[in-house]
Amino acid sequence: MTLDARSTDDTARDVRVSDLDRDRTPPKHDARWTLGFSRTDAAEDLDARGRHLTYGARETILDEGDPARTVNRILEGAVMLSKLLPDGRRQIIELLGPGDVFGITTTRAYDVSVEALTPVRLVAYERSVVETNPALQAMVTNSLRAQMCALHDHAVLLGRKSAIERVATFLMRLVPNRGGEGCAGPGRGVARDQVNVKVPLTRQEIADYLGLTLETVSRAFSHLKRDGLLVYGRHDEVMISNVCKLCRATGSH
Amino acid sequence: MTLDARSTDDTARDVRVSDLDRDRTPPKHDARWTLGFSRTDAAEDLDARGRHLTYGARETILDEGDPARTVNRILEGAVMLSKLLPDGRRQIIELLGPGDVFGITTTRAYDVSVEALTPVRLVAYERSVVETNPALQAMVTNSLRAQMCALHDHAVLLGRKSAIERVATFLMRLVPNRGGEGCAGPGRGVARDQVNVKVPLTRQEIADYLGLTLETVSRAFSHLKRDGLLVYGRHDEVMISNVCKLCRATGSH
DNA sequence: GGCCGTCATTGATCGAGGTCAATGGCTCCC
DNA sequence: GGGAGCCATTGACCTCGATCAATGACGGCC
Repeated sequence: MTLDARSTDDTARDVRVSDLDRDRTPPKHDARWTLGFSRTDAAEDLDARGRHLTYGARETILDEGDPARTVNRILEGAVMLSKLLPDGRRQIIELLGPGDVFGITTTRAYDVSVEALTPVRLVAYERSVVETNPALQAMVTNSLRAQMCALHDHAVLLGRKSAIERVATFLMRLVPNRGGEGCAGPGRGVARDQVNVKVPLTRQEIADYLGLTLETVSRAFSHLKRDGLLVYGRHDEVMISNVCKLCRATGSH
Repeated sequence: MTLDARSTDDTARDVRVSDLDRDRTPPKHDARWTLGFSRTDAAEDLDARGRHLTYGARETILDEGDPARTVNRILEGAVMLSKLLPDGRRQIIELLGPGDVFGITTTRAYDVSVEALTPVRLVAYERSVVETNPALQAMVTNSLRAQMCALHDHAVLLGRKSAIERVATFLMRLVPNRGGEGCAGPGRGVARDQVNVKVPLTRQEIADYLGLTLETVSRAFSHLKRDGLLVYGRHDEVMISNVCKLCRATGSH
């Protein structure tokens, strides 16, 4: 699942660890998006127990410190979780897509802020509803599991990777079905191992996600371009001209 | 709950976010440690469903990449989760204490290695047992929730904090009941706001946890000592001479 | 079309933290 | 007691990424 949520299709299941590609429960939650498939009764039931909400891109969904009244599940779109230090330094903690759950804490207040990266549709469940519904709990736990693994990877990135490795890792996350365990490689008979990805974050946001400054991110992009791994036109769209080579630049493989 | 697991007592419950202080289910899982309290039937039942194991300090409990057969709950002691990059760079992801659960993944292999920091007692449940037992699942979810919040905080540390702030934050985590939300301050009538903490990690381990080098950690310790926030004798024991001041040096408050 | 605001790129310089290396202190063991 | 093996500390130097600053590219709007 890439950030722009283009995969409302149900194909391309695989075992990659890529953090945004983890809608174990495929995001078919609304008749408009089911493409003729019917949802299970369970899914219908779950949808009915929460409020459906929509947000525009860059809209704040919830704020760090607010009372944690609801648990939210993304149906469509992408959001970012972030935290601020008192002096204004920001860290973007995680990027979430369809199927992911956010708004979980141990305290009674949200521990992160959540902002829409793209237009977002979600279901908001009251905390009490989640606490009494086993199916919802299972869903929450699954998403938590996946987010946990993603955070483990991200800790390695933040603690131990160079600027270029960070940016390469970030870009690889935007490529569906590549870079994870069991990555199939370019595929048979593919002449050029290239792919276009949409980058739905500004340089500043990427920087805050990767623990860098926007200038360093920009320089890393330029560097990768100079080395022939990247080509790009519009600055929110990148063509990765050699996915395998980019993958090797992540430091993870 | 501090790392050395000294708090088998059941007092000192509070609302701090401190990551190692989260044994919501107090670690009274063995007659020797219950100090006369009787466990609930549920706890007895859960204990019976897993294998009890013990490990010595620095012993490897499980390895990144191994098939994820069991889910483990710490009864006593402290462990560290870590990941390695292929070239040997290591990131210590998280420190866990009594009540915490580890060995959860989305894939069929463990995504982190786990090593004992102190002598450890734990219960290992087969994955299938956890999947079919609601009480165990609830426990797992609770621990996941807490670990998630801890990882969010740690991402801020790794992405945005200076070396001194990182070390100060690390040290504050070792102080029970301080530094979290609702921190009571030094307490009434306390003459000197000081406390002794045991540091169960080597400088190299602290460095790998904080995304620094061991030299930088050492220099940060010296710096804090020079500034009068720290006094220490044996290098695995530190006296924090002004907890509030150290807390302010974390950058978080 | 021309102006303005936002975001990205690029260059010059600086500094925090990494790297390399020497020294010190503690513990264990013979 | 003395030596070996860790681990920690400290110093000298260097490098990567941050900071400061100028310029460029794009899009929206009058």
